[in-house]
Amino acid sequence: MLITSPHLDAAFAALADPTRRAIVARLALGEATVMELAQPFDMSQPAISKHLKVLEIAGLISRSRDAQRRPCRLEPQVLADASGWLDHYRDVWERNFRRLDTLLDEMKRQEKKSSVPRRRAKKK
Amino acid sequence: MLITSPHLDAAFAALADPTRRAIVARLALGEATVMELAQPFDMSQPAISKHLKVLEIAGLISRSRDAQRRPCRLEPQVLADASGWLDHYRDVWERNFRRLDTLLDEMKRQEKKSSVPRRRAKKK
DNA sequence: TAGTTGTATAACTAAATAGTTATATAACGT
DNA sequence: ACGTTATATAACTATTTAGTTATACAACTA
Repeated sequence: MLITSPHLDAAFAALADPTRRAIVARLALGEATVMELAQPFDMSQPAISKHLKVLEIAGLISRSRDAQRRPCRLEPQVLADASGWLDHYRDVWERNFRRLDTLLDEMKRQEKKSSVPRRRAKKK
Repeated sequence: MLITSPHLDAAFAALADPTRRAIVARLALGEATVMELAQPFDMSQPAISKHLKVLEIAGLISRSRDAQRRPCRLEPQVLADASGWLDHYRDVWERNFRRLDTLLDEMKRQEKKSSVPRRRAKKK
């Protein structure tokens, strides 16, 4: 979890671009060729090829061969890794939040038990 | 889920840097000042301040004031949003995978029922 | 008030990124 | 073999990024 850094660098960087996230979203529905992936975008074909290379290097997609075509498929493992990293630290945060929260509760309860008598003592 | 793009651009870009992920990891344990966050890194203080600004703009952290200090705290919502995006498309992929998988199974079953008779017919 | 501590900003540089057009490669159909 | 289709690569440009040092600002302490 902690030392998967170089891997996650590429994954998060790849996902930071809206065009690439749209490609990932499209590929979640199934394989597609470069032409098919390029079609929705107002962008040159080489630009799409470059985005696909970024996704491939990040391990988010893989490509096979079908005649002249290079169908792309989503590789969900890296999505899972990125999600795992996020969830891990959300979880750590939540545990610490709860810990502090109960600590504050206990301090309040201590106050009720101890500060009232203290005031009484002062009054006396 | 689909149109939260500009938001996710900044979040994923912020998380693409290992220094910033380390800062997020540290803040999951609780608040910390800029000095405390900078200490583990072989990097100038202004560099850390810039990383913190990137994280703040992405909505991943927030900062308060304590005398000269600017304690940083993690804001887990954006982590949750990013994780949600990933999980959503993993889920879409998985559903489509299963759908294709059962489709293939059905096709195989059809083959058993229909192609064997066809072969018999040919032989005859 | 003067010095100190904690943090931010300015100005700069080197490297990386996202796009372009033009061209090359690869496999098909005729 | 020849033109066509699908994709990749090269060369270039503009923008962004991650770092630097020097400096400014803000709030404390003596």
